[in-house]
Amino acid sequence: MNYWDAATPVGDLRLAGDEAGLREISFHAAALALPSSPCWRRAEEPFRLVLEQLSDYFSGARREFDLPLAPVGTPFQLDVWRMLRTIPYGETVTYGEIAGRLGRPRAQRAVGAANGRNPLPIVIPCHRVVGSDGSLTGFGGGLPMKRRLLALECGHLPALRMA
Amino acid sequence: MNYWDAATPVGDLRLAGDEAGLREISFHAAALALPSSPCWRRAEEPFRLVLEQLSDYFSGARREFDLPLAPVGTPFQLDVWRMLRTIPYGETVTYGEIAGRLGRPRAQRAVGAANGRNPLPIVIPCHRVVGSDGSLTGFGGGLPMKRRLLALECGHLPALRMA
DNA sequence: GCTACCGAGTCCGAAAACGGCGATCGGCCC
DNA sequence: GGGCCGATCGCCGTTTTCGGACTCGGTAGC
Repeated sequence: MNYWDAATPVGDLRLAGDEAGLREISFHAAALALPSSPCWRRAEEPFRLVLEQLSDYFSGARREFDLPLAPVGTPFQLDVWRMLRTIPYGETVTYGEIAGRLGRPRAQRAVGAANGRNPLPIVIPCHRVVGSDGSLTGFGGGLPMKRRLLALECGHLPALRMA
Repeated sequence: MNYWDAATPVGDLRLAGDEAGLREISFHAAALALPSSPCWRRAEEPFRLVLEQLSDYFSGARREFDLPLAPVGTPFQLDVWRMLRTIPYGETVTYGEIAGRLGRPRAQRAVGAANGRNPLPIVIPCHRVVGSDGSLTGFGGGLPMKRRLLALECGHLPALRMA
């Protein structure tokens, strides 16, 4: 498994992945313990494409990611995450609606839980999901971050630039 | 049989042995009754090498012990203890795995029992054995001591110094 | 010898707890 | 009455917790 910490407009992100694709994006990389396991290798090269697309995304030039992804999760979680990727840039959907589209109209809460386990925030746009009343109910990187990402996508924010 | 009580970062240890080698290491030496038998002789000299290597171990400078050992036990126990000595510094293994390596895959509990009878804690690293879920289930010197030894070996603890 | 018990264990299934929800209901205040 | 807010309850997949059953040397009595 390779990993790389990158400075971005939304703080230090830790990227992790292998040949199969991107496996994890974590906020506040600096605060994370360095992977001690010998099978983790620090390397930038494998993430060139990711870094490039993230940079474009933050600058407002990119609206969709085109990357090999390899998140691990339960079948249900994978379903949810796949569904999340179909939410268009700049739009929001409710937890209940995602549940409905999955054919489990009453599984809103389960969708929320799966959202909370999303290993690839930003790329899998879990930030585009809101409560039935439009409220921002939660986000792994913190609610302010969720607001920021949504503002960026609505154009209510000047383009962000990566270092 | 010679013995000697020594102050160490993990409390007073009582060492015991003879020409054949080290036979016993006990925690909380101060709380132990003094050997009354006339054939026990208090002496520091025979343990010079042991004390030196223990000191180095606690300071983090030594990762393996090279000493004549002479623990007494049943054949099975000797097998287990011998196996324990092959666990590398800083790593942990489950009881079940030790059992497997001994060719008795289902004797995990017996391994636990043998572990509990280890007469040479620290030198025979029974503290590197944990439950199948990674839990610290027991240790002659107390669980906090087990945690401490593991922390020392993981470098999560500043080096300890002997008086 | 033989048996009966005791552990620094482990797997497995059931039950309960836990969320990034959503709809409803009862107060409370204009 | 109308509108807002907190409390309550049903829902659902996941995770954690808890017991029971199974296992295997060592040890203490007989």
